[in-house]
Amino acid sequence: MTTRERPTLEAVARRAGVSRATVSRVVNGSTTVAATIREAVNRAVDELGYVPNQAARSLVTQRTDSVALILPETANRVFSDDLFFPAIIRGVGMELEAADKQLVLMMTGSEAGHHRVERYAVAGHVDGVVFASIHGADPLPGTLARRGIPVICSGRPMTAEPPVPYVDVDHAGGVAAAVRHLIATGRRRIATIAGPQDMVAGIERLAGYTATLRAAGLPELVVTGDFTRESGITGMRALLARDPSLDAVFVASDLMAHGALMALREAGREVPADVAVIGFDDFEISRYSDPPLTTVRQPIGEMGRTLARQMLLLITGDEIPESVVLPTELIVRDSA
Amino acid sequence: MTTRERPTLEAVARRAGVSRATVSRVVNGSTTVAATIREAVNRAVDELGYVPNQAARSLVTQRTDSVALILPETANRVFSDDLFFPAIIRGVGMELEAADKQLVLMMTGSEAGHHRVERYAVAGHVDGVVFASIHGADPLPGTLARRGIPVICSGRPMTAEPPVPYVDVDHAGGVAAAVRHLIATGRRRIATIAGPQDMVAGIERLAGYTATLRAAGLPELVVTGDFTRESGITGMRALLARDPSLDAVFVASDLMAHGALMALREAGREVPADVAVIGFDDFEISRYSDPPLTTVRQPIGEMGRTLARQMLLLITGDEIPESVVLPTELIVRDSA
DNA sequence: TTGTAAGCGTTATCAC
DNA sequence: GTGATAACGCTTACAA
Repeated sequence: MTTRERPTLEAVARRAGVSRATVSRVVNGSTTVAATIREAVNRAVDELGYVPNQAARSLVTQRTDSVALILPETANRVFSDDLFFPAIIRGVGMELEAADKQLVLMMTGSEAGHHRVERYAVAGHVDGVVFASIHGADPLPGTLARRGIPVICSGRPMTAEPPVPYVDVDHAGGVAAAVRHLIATGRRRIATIAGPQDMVAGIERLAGYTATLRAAGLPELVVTGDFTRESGITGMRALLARDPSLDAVFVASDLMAHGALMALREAGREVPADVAVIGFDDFEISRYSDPPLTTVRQPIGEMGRTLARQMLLLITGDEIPESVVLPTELIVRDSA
Repeated sequence: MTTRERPTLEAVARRAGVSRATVSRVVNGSTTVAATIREAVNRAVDELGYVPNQAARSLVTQRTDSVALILPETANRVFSDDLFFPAIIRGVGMELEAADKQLVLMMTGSEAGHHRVERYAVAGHVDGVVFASIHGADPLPGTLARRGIPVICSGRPMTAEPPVPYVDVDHAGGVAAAVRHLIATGRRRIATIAGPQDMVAGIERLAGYTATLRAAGLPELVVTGDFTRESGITGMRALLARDPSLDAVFVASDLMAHGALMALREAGREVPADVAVIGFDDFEISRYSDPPLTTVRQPIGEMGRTLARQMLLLITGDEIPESVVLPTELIVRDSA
C-alpha cells in the first residue's frame, strides 16, 4: 500500500548511459537527439516504467496541463434531474481530452467554495478556469482574470469589469422562433413560465418572449420558476388561475415544461388542442414525454466543446473574441 | 493576459523580516511560532496576496491533495439521460470538498484513455483513483493498485488480482424484495429486463431475480437491455411477444422501466392492472412517470460519499474493509 | 548532438 | 522558537 519507489530521470539516464538532459529531450520529443541514443533511452524508460513527475515538471514549466470547470453547486439545476451540467461536463471533458489536458471539477456556492476556487487557481494548480454557469453578478471570474488567469464563462456574465470572454447560445432568437410559431398556429393568449431572473439564461429568454409578443401586439402573462420540474407544475397552476383562457405557454426549460404538461393534464386541458406548450433545451427525455415536446434546442454539448476550445486558445496566448454565440433551433413535435 | 508575477515564500519572508522556514511554518499552521512573528507573517501574506505554489509543495510532500474519479465514457449510462454518474460525481465531490481535496474527473473508454489515466496517476498527479463503474474485467484498477496507488471501485470488480476494495449496493436484496412484492400481490408470470451482463450491477440484479423466482417455483422470462430507455422499449416489446400472458416485469433500471411503461401503453396494457412494473434506481423522474414508478432505491449519492470517504482513509494509510455494501429499499408507488 | 549546471518554490532536518 | 541548508525531480540555457 505504500507508494513504491518511482524511477526518476536520473535513474533512466544512468541506465541508458546518458545525461539527464538527454533523457529529458527524448521524453519531450526533441528532434535533436541521435536515433541510436533515442532508442537506448526509450528502452530504459520502458524497462524502468518511468513516468515524469508532474509536480517537478510543473514547477519549472509553470504549466499543469489541466483546466478547472466550476459548477455553481447551489443551482437547482446541478444534478437534480437536469442534464444541462452533465452535458457541459461531457463536452468540455471530451475536448480537453483530445488536447491531452485534464479536467478538474470544482463545485462552489458557499462563500468558502469561492475562496477555495480562487486559492486553487492562484496556486497554479490549473492553467485556466471555465465557469459552467454564472449566478447573478459573481465577481470570481473577474477576480481571476485580473490575477492573470485565463477565464471563460458559459453564458454572458452579468458583470463587466473586467470583461471576461464567454460562450452562449442565442436565447432570444430561439424564443422568438418559438413564440412566432405559436402565433402562426393561431394562438393568441400566450403565457410564459420564465427562468430565474438572476441568471442571464432566465433573463434573456423572458426578454425574447416579451419582445416578440409586444411586436405582435399580444398580451403578456408571466410567472417565474427556477428551472425545476416542480416549479413548472406550480407555475402552470398559477398561470391557469390567472387566465383560464390561455391557449399557449412558452416554458423556459424542458424540465419546467414537463411540469407544465402534468399540471395541464391535472386541470383537464388537452395538449396541444386546448393549450400549446413549447419548452427550451431539447433534452433526450422530451422526445418521450406525453405528448412529445416541441422545444427550442440549444446545443449544450457543443457549448461545452466550444468553451474548452476557447480556453485552450487562451492558454496558448491566442486572441479570442469576447463572445461566441451558438445558434438555437425550434424542434417541432406534438405539443405545439 | 500574461500571468502576473506571483509572490513567493522568499518575498513574504523578506517583507516580514524572517526566514523562509518561519513563513512556511506559519502558512502550514505550525504552533511553534511566536504570536508576534506569526502576526507579522500573516500580514505580509495578506499584503502580498501570497498563495503557496502547489507544484513546489507537491514536489517535496509527495502529495497533491487531489483525487481522480474515472468515468467509463463508453457506457451508455454516462450523461445520456441517466443520472447515475452525475449523482456519483456529486457525492464524491461533496465529500472530497469537505476534506479540502480536489476532484479530477477523467473519462476513459478508449485504449488510449486507459493509458492516459495510468500515466496520470503514476505521474503522481493525484493521491488516489476512484472508479465510478467497472466494465467487464478491466485490469486498470489492479494495475494501479500494484503500482502502490490507492484505488477504490464503485461496484465489485470482476477481476480479483490483486483484490481492490469496493463500495456497492445490495443488488440481490433489493431485487428479491421487488420480486417478492410482485409474488405477494398475486403475480405469477414475472418477466425481467436485465442490465448488461458485462457489469456486476447487471449480473447481480439478474441473479437476484432468478434466485427469488426459483425459490418460489415460478418460471423465468428474461431479456437483456443496456440500461437505456430505448432498450427498455425494445425489451418490453420482446417480452410481450415471447409471452403475451405475463403479468409483471422487474426492470433493472428506472430508465429502462420508463421505456417498458411506454411499450406497455403502446401495446394497450394497463399498468398495474394488466402488468405490474418495478424499476431499479429511484431517480427523481420516477416520481413523475405515468403511473408513478414502484422501484428499488439505491443510495447513489451516499455511495459516492462512501467512495470518497474510503479513499481518504486509504490515502492516510488506514486499513479499510475490502467492501462496503449499502442497503437498497423498495419504494412502492403505483406501478406495482 | 550531448553534457553541465542553474534554477523552479517548497518543506524538512538540522543546528543554534 | 528561529534560521541555514539540503533535498524534491525536472527543464533549459549555455558550453563543449
